[in-house]
Amino acid sequence: MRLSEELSSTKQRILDAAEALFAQNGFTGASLRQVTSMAKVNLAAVNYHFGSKDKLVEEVLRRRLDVLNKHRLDALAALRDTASIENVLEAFIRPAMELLAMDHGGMAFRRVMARAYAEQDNQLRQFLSAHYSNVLRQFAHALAERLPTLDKAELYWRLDIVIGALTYAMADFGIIQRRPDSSEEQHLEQAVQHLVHFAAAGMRSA
Amino acid sequence: MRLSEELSSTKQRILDAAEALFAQNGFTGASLRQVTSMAKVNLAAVNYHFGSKDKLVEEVLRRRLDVLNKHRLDALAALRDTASIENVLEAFIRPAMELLAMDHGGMAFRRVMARAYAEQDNQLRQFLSAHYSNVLRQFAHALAERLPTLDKAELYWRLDIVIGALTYAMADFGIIQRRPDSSEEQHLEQAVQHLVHFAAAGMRSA
DNA sequence: TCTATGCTCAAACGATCGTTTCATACACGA
DNA sequence: TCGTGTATGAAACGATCGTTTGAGCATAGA
Repeated sequence: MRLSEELSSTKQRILDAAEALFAQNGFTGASLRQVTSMAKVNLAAVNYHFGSKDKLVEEVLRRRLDVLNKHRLDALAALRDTASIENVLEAFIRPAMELLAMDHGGMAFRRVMARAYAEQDNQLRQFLSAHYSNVLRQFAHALAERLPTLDKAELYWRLDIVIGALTYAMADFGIIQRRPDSSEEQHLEQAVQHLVHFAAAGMRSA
Repeated sequence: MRLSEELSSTKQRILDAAEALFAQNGFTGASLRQVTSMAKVNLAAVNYHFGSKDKLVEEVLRRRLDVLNKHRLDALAALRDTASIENVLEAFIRPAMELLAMDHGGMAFRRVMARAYAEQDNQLRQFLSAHYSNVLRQFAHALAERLPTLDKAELYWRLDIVIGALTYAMADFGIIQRRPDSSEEQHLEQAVQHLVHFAAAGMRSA
């Protein structure tokens, strides 16, 4: 790769198009011909730059998840010792929802995440797990510090439930439709607040 | 169809095989040749009995969802007026988890549900919505009766969060792995109790 | 200027897809 | 027993899939 074009527009355009089409049609449903057509690049460019379709899927995921995990850990690190459970949960939830609101691609990434979770494929699951376990452990620790009487196994059960609700919300599965008189940003902000509030109540529950 | 064979073993075998393969490889990932091969029927049998692959997908979903929705409404109808929020939530959650434990196909249906949610396809979403909205409305009503001070919009937000956590749990996405020393039934029972407990706390939250 | 390298291109590869066709076998009412 | 409609069979349809090939172009370093 030429240094002067490290952010090769071909690779970027492929990733953007792949993200949009994977979101719309799924990983198997979206063909490389659709992707390269939308990206206005040659069909062979995918295999040249990424090696295979599977590798392209991983790159689409990695590009967003790396940003998301960094924002989460930054938000967690910025908290004081006196921070509440709500603060910790918000550090976990808000970056995820804001990622979606960042740009048009972020919104498409919603469904890509959902697709990824639905994939039974072990290779993909392992890839996701590898990019996730570290973050999970740190948040579990932060929550455990603030819930000293809560059993560890019980804490992980509850954290799992929170992740479930967040994943569902990120994937835009919900029954709640955004009201036409409110913006997408306002809708996401509402979702964050409801999720944090609900999750904190469940976490604290005796 | 011959009356004496209303439960045609061919149709049943196709549905069972399709459920297993859709769970494993997704709707687009599983081919009709795989399905008919596993079902030990001719390739043309799918289009003959179901019309198309899309119709087969709908039938796979409908077969389980009809049972699930009936169990949910029966459980809700069996509750007394004095039933608690936990009772209502359990009437919603337990049938879903028990459906999974019923037989081997139920476990496969977990992932099929997850796939269905991940599908952006509008036709499929509308099909799911049509088979779901009625049940949702009744449970929302039962919860509203027991939370008279809670705003209606707020209630739907929270119910949506509960559905998210349940969907995630049903799809077996969770980070919590069943311990080798406990049975699958025990694991599901634990999941039900944690979900009900957590959801009730979130629902009641001020 | 020459050469090596990074990149793009059109074209084709074999494989597999969902669907259709048509012949055949079977069961049942007339 | 005959004729009719249901069901299954093998085979092929055109389309599309992910991937590979090899030629051609542009650019950077020698």
